[in-house]
Amino acid sequence: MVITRFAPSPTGYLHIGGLRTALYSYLWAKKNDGKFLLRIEDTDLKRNSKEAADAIEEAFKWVGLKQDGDIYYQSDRMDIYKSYIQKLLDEDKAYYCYMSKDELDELRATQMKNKQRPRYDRRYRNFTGSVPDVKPVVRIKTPVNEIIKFDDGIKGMISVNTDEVMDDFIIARSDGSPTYNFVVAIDDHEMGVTEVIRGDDHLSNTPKQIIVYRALGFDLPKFYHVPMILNPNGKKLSKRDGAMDVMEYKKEGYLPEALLNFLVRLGWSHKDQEIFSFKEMLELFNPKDINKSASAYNAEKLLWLNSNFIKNSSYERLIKELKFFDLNLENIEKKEILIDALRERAKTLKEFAEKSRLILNEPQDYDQKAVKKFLKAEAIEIAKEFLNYLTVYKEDLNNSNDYEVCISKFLEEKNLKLKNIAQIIRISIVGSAVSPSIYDIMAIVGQNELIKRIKKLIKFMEV
RNA sequence: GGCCCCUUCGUCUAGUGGUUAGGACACUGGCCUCUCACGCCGGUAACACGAGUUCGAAUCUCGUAGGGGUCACCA
Repeated sequence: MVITRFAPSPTGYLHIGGLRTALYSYLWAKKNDGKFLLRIEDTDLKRNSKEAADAIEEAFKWVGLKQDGDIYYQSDRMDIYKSYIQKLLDEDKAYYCYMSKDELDELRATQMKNKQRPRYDRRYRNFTGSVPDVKPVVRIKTPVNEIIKFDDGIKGMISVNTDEVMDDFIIARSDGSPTYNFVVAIDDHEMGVTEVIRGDDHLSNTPKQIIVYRALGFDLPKFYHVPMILNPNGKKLSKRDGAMDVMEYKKEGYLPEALLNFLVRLGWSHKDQEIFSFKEMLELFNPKDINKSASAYNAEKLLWLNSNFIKNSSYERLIKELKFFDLNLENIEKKEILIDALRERAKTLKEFAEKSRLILNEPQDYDQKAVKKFLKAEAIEIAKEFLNYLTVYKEDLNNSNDYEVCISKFLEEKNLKLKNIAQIIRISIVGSAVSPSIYDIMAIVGQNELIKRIKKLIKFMEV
């Protein structure tokens, strides 16, 4: 069985890079009828791990991801780590090191001064006694001058020499708490993780973890190190680059499926396909198709994807999502016309809501440029004539087509062209020269409201 | 600095020895048109560089350059 995991450290929110690796892990597990686990890595900064977990769960819920089983907290698992540390100690695969932090710093400083790579000199590796009044750390005995090789599912064969990349690294601090590279290996094994999909910033940690696996006789999982996401300038993504928190995308009016589609395609592809439903991702995703190189975040493409998903969303879905933006369309009589008109025009739900309000609410003022350009001297007469025409109009005025008929009859009677009146009507309804089709917006506001707004515009023009 | 990784249009990518190097976003010309969008048709634009191997290289090898990651009693 394929078991994957997402193992964030508790930072308070789920960022988009994390969501991408979580998504990859989730897809791969689910595609193989396996399990996707969630583990909070709080061995050291245990302070707000609960909050962080809540934030992750909230984001997961929004995008439709869910871990199998309970969330694991490393802070709850200290006994497990301690027993393994003891085991290594008993088997002479690890040892107590009494070197103090100060001594270590000093050693490092002189090594750096001599242009040497800073590393622990293994002075306690074979020491069997004890030093009074010193709380020792526990270090693992890493093999001397050995090549560690592993086949990364994305990067290919990686091999490093133990002497060049590590020393006898610390697996337990002087207060007894275990360190990251140790617990990761223990947890992944204990949790039965078979495929580790994570950011490639962990690539250089992998040999250390392999040392732990080997010392304990564990089987190695398959590793996939996915390249990171860069900002639009090709630099490391940072808070300054805008939305990092997944939930910000909700606030900005993105549909979760658009975000997921965007993220899954960042570094991964399936031929020329751009749009993926969740089901298709599940069918087509394979971590072996992930690119080796980092990819830059492209906000325009996300927007394009979002508008695409909005365009293809049902009335019900849109009505539901729009409530988050304080727009309740449920009792709007012509909501279908409104949605159809705006679906193709709004790139985000936020924009959708704003544009809706522009139509639904009577304009408080009129766009100056539009007024200057389209409301010429004769506009007031045309508006008045149309107002009269509308007031005594006998036919039904229900849908967009009815208004189109009405307008064309009016134009014919007065010997006018559409462009003579279109912008006047538009400005009267939304207050600017930009909106969906006038027939649609007339139908949406309805005859009475239309009359009211035209009157208001006439009044405005008269002063 | 040591070690490791990476390099196809501006961006996301397809491509696995023989292609006019394909698609998408963005940009742009046009059509549609009551404005703005949508949509449709078209255009600009890339194999980092240099050596090899080969009849033939974006694809294989080696260098160079550039970018990134990592070197903690952080994760």
